[in-house]
Amino acid sequence: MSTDTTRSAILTAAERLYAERGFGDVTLRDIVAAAGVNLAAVNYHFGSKDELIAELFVTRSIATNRERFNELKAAESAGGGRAPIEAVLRALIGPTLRGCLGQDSERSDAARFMIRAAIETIPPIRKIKNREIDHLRKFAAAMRRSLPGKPDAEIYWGLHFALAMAQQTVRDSERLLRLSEGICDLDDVDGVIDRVVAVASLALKTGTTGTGEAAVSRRR
Amino acid sequence: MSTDTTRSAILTAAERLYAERGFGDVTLRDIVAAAGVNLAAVNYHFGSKDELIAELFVTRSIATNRERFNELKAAESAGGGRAPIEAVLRALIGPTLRGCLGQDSERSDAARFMIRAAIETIPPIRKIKNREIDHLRKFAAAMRRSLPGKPDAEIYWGLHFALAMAQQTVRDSERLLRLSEGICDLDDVDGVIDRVVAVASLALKTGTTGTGEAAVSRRR
DNA sequence: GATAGTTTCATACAGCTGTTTGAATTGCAA
DNA sequence: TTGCAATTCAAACAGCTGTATGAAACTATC
Repeated sequence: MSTDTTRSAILTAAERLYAERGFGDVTLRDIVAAAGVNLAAVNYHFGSKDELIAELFVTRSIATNRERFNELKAAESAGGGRAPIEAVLRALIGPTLRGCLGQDSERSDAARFMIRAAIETIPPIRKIKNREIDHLRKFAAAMRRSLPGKPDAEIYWGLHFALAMAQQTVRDSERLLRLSEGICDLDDVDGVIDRVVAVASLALKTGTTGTGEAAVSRRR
Repeated sequence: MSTDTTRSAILTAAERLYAERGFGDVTLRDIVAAAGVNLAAVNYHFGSKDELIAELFVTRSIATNRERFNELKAAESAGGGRAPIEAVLRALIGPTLRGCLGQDSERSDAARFMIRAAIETIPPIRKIKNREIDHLRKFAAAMRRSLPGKPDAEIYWGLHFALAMAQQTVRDSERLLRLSEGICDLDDVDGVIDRVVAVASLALKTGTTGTGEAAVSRRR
């Protein structure tokens, strides 16, 4: 059916271009040129540019969340309902990092698109973003199971920092590469994931409530 | 002198609008309306929109770097040329976090503008960004002095993660607030700085070379 | 107070944006 | 084949964008 090839050609091209150049720099004419279809096809199949972006975002959002969630449940059921904190964090950041830093170009486009969407907040996406909060809450709950007794604030900060390190690694990998003159190996995806998980879990296991050396050094 | 008030009115309004809504959503007409000046004034005083953005970015970039550098040198000279790693990290992330999370609206606009500029890479800014690498290299050198014997890769990863946590905290403070339902206190700027410094320095002091529990748990 | 230089202003311009239109083409059932 | 719906297409649309223009208003010097 030719409908579907046009539709999916638009989706694929749009995702790739948005991933590469961001939302601001890509026009509908760029997309249809890359997809090899007529300009009017976008409005015919999606209604508007915003609805195209929204469909892209919703689809990928659901896929990423499912991937994360499957990893989490696998880890938890392997441990009898409670996974080590490292496994929970790995389920949270693994899918995105594997997608962005890995070699598979389709996965890479998808992951980079999501990173863009997470940063450059544009109207069609802003509305959908609320769901992500609920999704992250499930991970906070899993982390609470991994670290019983840990104050909630610590859990949230740990989750926040883990996502921060993973996202920044994807977004600004070029700066890290140039700064380190290639010493930091970003092609070793599992190594990068290990690093982020290690730092985040270390922070979560240790108390970081501002009574540590950092706060002390601040107070002279 | 009326020249300067128009010029600076444009700069102030532009910085605020860019900080609030990002580069994609703000037009010259928005800026001149907010500044209360004529449309043609932008091209008269700055030559073009891109040059306005570039001036904004260069000015703030120099100011931020100087602020960071002064803090670093103060800490190092207090310790006889070698500062504790916590102080180095604090000098790196303190200025931005204080600017963004603090109450001073002018500083806040400046800091948020810089965060936007760091993310939404647009042509006029991309060219200037190379200087930042050199600036960060100075901090890497200071970190090396703080932690003699630490492998360079660890230094760069630590620097990268510290910036990641600070920037994400600014960029997505709303998500963290909603996720934690207000439990995480972002108004306590020094507390936030302490947290980031604590996690980053903890990671740097401990070995995170992928031989830790995270990597082990991955390998089952 | 006339003059020269600077700054402001309303207005126009060309280019690009997302969207619409109506005709042409295609695919498929009767 | 005929008829009908779905899809594609070239062309045009109105709106907004950054920029340019030339006249008007201002400022300061003589």
